[in-house]
Parts: sequence; C-alpha cells; structure tokens
Amino acid sequence: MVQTLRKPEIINIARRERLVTVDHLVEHFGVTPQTIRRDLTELSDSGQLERVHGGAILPSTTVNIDYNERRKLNQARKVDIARLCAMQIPNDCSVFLNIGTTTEAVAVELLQHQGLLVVTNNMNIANILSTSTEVKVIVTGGNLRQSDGGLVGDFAKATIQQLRFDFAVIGCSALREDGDILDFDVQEVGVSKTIIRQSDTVLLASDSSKFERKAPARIASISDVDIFVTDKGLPDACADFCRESNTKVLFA
Amino acid sequence: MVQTLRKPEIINIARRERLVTVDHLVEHFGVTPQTIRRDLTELSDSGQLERVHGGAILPSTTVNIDYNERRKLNQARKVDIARLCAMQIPNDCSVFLNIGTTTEAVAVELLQHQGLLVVTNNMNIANILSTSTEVKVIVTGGNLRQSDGGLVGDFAKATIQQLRFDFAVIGCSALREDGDILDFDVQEVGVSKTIIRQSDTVLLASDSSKFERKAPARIASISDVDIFVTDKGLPDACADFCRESNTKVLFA
DNA sequence: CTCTTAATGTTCGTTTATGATCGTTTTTTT
DNA sequence: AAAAAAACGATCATAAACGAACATTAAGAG
Repeated sequence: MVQTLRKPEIINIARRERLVTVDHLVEHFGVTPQTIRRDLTELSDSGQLERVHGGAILPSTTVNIDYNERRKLNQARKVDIARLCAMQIPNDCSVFLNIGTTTEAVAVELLQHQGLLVVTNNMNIANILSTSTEVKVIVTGGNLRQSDGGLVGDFAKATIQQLRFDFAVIGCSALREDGDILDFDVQEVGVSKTIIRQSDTVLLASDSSKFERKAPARIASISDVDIFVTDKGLPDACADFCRESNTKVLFA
Repeated sequence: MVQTLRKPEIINIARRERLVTVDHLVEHFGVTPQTIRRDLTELSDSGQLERVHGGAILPSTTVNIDYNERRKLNQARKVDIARLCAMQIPNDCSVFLNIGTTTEAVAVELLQHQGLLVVTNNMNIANILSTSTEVKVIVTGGNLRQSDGGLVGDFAKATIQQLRFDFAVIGCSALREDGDILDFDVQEVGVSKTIIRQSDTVLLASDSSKFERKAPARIASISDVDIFVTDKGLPDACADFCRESNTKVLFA
C-alpha cells in the first residue's frame, strides 16, 4: 500500500494547473490541510512533485544533471516565451516540436490545448505530453543523444519527411545578428531543415541570450521563419533583418 | 454475479474513472467489502490494477515510480528472469528490446554491459538506458501509447526493417499452453513480427503468470523463439511444445 | 438425493490513514 | 527589523480498512 487514492488526482491537477495549493486541495478532497501536506510531502519524496510553501509544483523533467542546471538558467524568460508561442497555436492541428529547453517549455504550455497532434524528436517532450489525453504524440525515431534527450540522424529525418505540419516550433543553440540560426550538432541540421520544409508556419522560439553564443552548424536563416518569438534585448541589426525579410517578431 | 463477471467490469470502471474505491464497488455490485477486496487483490496480483488503501488505481510503468516501488519490483520474479536474460547477451553487440515491464527490467540489467547498441520502441527503456555512457540507444519512431510508453505503428515497423539485431528480447501480454504468444494491441503485432524476422537470436522473457491471462492478438509461436526465459511453473503441455520445437527453456 | 467445490459472507485481530493538538519555521505585514 | 499570520512537521488517538481463518451458500457431478 504505497499510494493513496488522492495522489494520482493531485498529480493530474498539478499537470493541468502547473501548481497546486494546499487550500485548493483541501477544498477539492474535503480533508484537512494536514492530510494534504502529508500527500504532498510523499509525492515530493518520490520525486513526482516539488514542494513549495503553500503547495507544490511540477518538478523539472530531465535526462541528466548538467542539462538540468542549464535549463534553470533562463527559466522565467523561457516560460514567457513559451506561453506566447503556445498562444499562436490553435486547437485541433498538427505541430512539430524539436530539440531544446525552450521547446520543452512550449510543450508544457500545450498541455492546456485540445485535439493536438504533436510530433517531436525530443524524448523529454514526449514524456511531458504523454500525460495528456488531449494530445496525440508521434515520436520520430533516431539516435538518442544522451546530453539532451534528442533523437537525431537519418531515422528522424525519414519519419519527418513523411509528415506535414500546420506549425513547427524550433529552438536553436545560437543566433547571429545577420539572421543565421545555428546548432551545436551537425546531425541535427538535416533534421531541422526538413522540419522547416514540411511546415506551413514555422515559429522560432529563442531568448536573446542566444545572440551571445556561438555554434558551428547553420540550420537556416531567420528569413526562413514565419514568426520569431523572443524577449526584449533583440539586437537592432537583427530587428532590421527581420523587418526586411518579412519575419514577424513577437516579444514576451 | 460471479467473480468472473465482476473483474472485467471493475477494470472497465477503473479505465474510465482512473480509480475505483471499495465502497463504490460494494454499492455497484451489492456484495460485501471483503469480496471486493479479494477481487482487487487478485487483479493487483495479476498486474492489472495497483492496490491502494480504500481502492485501486491503474498501474504505472517503471519510469515515474518511486524508489520503494522499484524495490518492490526487485523482489518480483521479473528481475530474476531479466537477469538471466541479460546473461545471455554478450558485450559489444546489437540488441532490440520491445514493449513490456519485463523487458524494462532487462534494460536495467543491461546497464552493466559494455559496448551495446540497443534499439527499442519503448520510451521507458530509452529513459532507463539514456543514463549509461556504455550503451548507444536508437529509438524507433511511432505513435506514443500513453498506457505503457510504447511506440507502435508503421513508423516503428519502418525503422526496424532497416536494421538487423544480434539479439531481440521480447515480452508479451499473454501466453497459451499451445505455444501462442499474444498481445493486447493489434498494432504491436506487426512490430513484433518484424523484430523476430530481423533478429539472429530471439529471447522471449515472460513469467509463467502470463499463462493465466488472455489477449486477442497473436504475435508468433514459441517455436519462433530461440530461448524462452521464464520461471518454474511452466505448464507441462508448454514444456513439451518447447522440446518438440527446439526452443531452449531457461528457468530463473 | 448427497458429495464436492468454488464463491461469498462473517468474525476478529492487525494495520493504515486521518484528524487534532502543539511547538517550530517561514512568509507577510507593519 | 519586529510582530503577526500562515504554513509546517511531529506526535498521538481514533476510526476505517485490511487480511486471515472459518462458516455459509450455491452449483454441478455422481
């Protein structure tokens, strides 16, 4: 006897609302705060939730620790960008989400959507969305990259080539002010290019700190993107480039 | 109403409601709490439900369960079977692991191996093995099945068809004494057949309780399998069948 | 009809979950 | 920075749920 009947429901609510409060759960289940606290403590001990004062939140879902550290860095900004991204996507359509912490944040936001078909080459995203009954998930095949849970290589490309998407949300490792979108992994480039080709509307989700980073492989240009969702701090040179190339820019 | 009629109904209710309570079932069937408890205990023993105080819930897979649950799994026969399976597999070779909690247990054992290439259509297995630097993982594509993290459908099949494996470890939902290997999901059948065709040595990992369960789809016959790893309690009829069809049987 | 067997009900001692109390820690307000 | 309020965890008492053993009932076989 390890779990109580309430725990699965608590996790469900947490996934839907991103956060549960003791008060809210007390009312929902008709038990005392003490009982709810016990539940949350146990869920936290087993790693299913993360305890905060007054309630609990979803834990970070990650593959390895370095990666975990990295994702904490710009999390607040990322969630804002992700939310704005998710707002561009209607219900009942097909979406591709590729590798990257920002796209993972988008996946969390998409849990609120209905009737989606999400295709992804990111194991973390598949894990996140597998909790929803409203989202159908297709995983591309591929070589599993330990560092970030990405699926890369020919199998991924082959699967994507057989599909078309209403929307694609892509992340990147680095950006240049002249509009180049860059990635660390040469293998990932082929996949990203294919995604762009197969999608009606391409969203690039990236915070402006990416302009300060370097990466070797060129995926595409921002001019190939329909909507660029970022935060304030976009370099002027790049803003000009977006205007010229008719790429819509949204600031979170 | 007899027991055999109650159990499927209980599972139905559990699938619909996510959880069942003893009280609710007592009222629903008009029997005593003790009877319901007996039903739930048996459903829990056969792995179809997970028992909690006051009722039962749908079982969770290995990925997101806490350490104590994992230890409980360790006590089960599954781990013995898994260990014996892993012992049949040398270092530096290619292995396919398909859907099932037993194959997940095999994946845990394979963490000790070196130089493996593991291909899988099971998200949980990919998650487990992604922690190892000694194991290279390829994930087949496919539709993500929420219930067990399985990847099924044509994408999975297409990926597998392009590969060959030194070893394949397959699990199943049910077994018949005449040697038929059965699965719940018709989609999974095509995948399993393909796996068997592409593999030099096929291991079937299944505890003998599977003989007490039923499933609609026929994957293959035990005669198509090279090594059958199970526990004591193999029905005589099946043991005879294995001898005739030249399938090696190993008891954990 | 009786005998056998399996399912269900009954009883009872044990275990588990819950709620109440209280001193401590954290957060918010002043 | 201090005070007040809220949330917290530990502890204990109680009621509910539990499993085991035994009794009863129903169904089928001879």
